[in-house]
Amino acid sequence: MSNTLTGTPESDIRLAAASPAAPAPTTATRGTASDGSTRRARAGSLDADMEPNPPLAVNRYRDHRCGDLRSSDIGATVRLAGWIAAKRDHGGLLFVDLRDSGGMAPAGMVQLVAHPGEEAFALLESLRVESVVTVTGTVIARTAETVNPKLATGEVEVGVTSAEVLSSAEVLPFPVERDTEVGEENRLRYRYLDLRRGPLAERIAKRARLANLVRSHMSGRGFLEVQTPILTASSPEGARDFLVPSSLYPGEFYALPQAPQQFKQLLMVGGIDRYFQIAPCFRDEASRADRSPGEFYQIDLEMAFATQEDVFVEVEYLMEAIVAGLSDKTTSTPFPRLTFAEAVDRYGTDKPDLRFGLELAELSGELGGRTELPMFADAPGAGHVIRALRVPGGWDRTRKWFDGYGEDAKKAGVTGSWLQLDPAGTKGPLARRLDEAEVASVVEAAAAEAADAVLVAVGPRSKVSALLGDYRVRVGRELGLADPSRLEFVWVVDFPMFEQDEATGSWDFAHNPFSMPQGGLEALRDLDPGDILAYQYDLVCNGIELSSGAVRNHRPDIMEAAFAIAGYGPERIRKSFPALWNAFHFGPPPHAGIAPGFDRILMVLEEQANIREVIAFPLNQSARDLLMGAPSTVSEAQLRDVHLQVVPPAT
RNA sequence: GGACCUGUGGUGCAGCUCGGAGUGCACGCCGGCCUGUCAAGCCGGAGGUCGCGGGUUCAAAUCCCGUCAGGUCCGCCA
Repeated sequence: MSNTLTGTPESDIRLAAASPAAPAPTTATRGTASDGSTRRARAGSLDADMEPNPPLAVNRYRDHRCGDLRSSDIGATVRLAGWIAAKRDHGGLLFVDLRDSGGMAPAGMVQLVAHPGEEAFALLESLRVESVVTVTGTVIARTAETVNPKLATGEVEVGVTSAEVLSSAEVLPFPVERDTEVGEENRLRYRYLDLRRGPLAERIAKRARLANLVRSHMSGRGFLEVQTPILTASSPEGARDFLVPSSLYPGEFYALPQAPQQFKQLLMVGGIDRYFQIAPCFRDEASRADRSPGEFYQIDLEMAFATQEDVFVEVEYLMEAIVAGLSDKTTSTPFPRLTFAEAVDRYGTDKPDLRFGLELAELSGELGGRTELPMFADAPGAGHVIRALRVPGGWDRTRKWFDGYGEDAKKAGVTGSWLQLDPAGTKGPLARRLDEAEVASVVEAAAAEAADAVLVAVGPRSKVSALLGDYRVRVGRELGLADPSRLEFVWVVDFPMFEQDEATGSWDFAHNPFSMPQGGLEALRDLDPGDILAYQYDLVCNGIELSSGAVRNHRPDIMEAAFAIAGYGPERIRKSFPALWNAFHFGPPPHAGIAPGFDRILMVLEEQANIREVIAFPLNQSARDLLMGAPSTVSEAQLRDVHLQVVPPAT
């Protein structure tokens, strides 16, 4: 493609629109969306805003982008600016790869060529890679043998006539242009270099597209984007708050919000019909690979006069639009639903990966109390269950693998055993200790086939299920059972409202104390707390929990009853959540909402196991910022300003 | 708060079980040669407190204890 603005290098800054002949190559392919649904969002309507080839400011640095040069430009004098990606010095001939878009487009590269005796030669030869230059030269055709098909600009090169150093680079702490693995500590410490490398920059660009798509979609669905405070009041529930000392009020603190939960409910009371926000959330809690320490983002949304069904429909539209706009994978709506109890029973977890089957089997009926084997015979009396997992083709797994399972079982507090359907005859500890009919019943219950293995676990239901659920995922991954082209979303519904403390027997909220109990006041009055379900739901995709939400409890009387079961008097609610408590006395509408994790969605789209890979400047696992050096000590004067004194922990 | 894994020239790794001279690989860096490369090639060179501290031993990168840093998990995440 040709840029017609070949004006003088010193020409005034003009905005050259990207050539229409170059359609956005990275524009996401859109889903078919052919079901004719009138309520369907216009998912990709923002794609035009995501033009990856923005207008070029023509100025003294450049009049073309490196990656734009084509054979149609042959003969043109061009000025380019960028980083020296690589040098190939032949002594009598110097090649330089010039790259002008820090990794954003791998195609943004062109080859420069210089010869001894030319003014630019010595300068370019002396520079290290990743130095920044602006060069002027002529676009030259490459001979047929020297065309590089790997580069979009591979049919041409630029014969440099003059070069100027804009900034020089010292020897880098790690290679930018090579795809060498680099330790994450170095990547975080020199995040700007990591961004230049490409893969990370592409994920950050995808993050921008996701944010744009979400804003466009949600606004189109009538959701009002409302920003809520970052400096707010500490709330007694949940994780540890980040505190911000007040200089104006000695001894008083702001807190960073763990989520805009109370604000969004107050917006409902305020008559905002539908709210959303890509909301920053701050929690001073330990991190995990999929959990950023300190701060993360949620697509926070709430709807007035809404039921669980209404929330599901909206989120399904949103997810459909995201998948269609930003992923090559496919999904299906409506998303299937599992109750919490079903999910744990069938998959051993409340976040099942539905890309493959391999459901857990129940053996309690077949074996409980029926065999001589004490581990089974005593199970019913101890209130234990016997469950099993089929391991396809598992007969020849190593003794070490099965022993590992036995050890994991022991760690989990359950008894683990196994059976191998060796073609030459059944083996494994259970084969030796059960009679033929019992083995047959295990095989049948587990739906095992020839050459399979069966893992069996005996113990408390929750522990047995968790162990086998863990092995289900592990086996599924080892055998590649999951369809890599699918995003299998599932709603997990009907979470229990309360859970019992094993030690004390007292009840507490299992999840969100603001969730509406199913059955309302009557349920709270008549049912055993352990049997009360909440209108509380999770959205799970490929085994990853993306989102948690609820129909909110907007009735002070039901709230009081619920808190009473958890052992709290009305005073507790009033003191802990004064704004919400008061507001709910002035006509709150029924409302419901959810908050899909923004970073988590990106992790799924980008198939990243670590959340730091989708964040430009993340804290490390220990919540340290290796680039900026946070957290850091501050001066005595700063501490005096906010009326604080540091008391080091006793050691 | 706890468990486990990792730490070896600038980068990525091997060496550690079974102690014996800082041994090796790939890249980078410095110098030289080189006119068609595509992460150029060839020759030469520099670069190390084997994270740190202690212990065992005639001898420790290697074994033991402690500690620091990074990662994964449990607890935690209404």
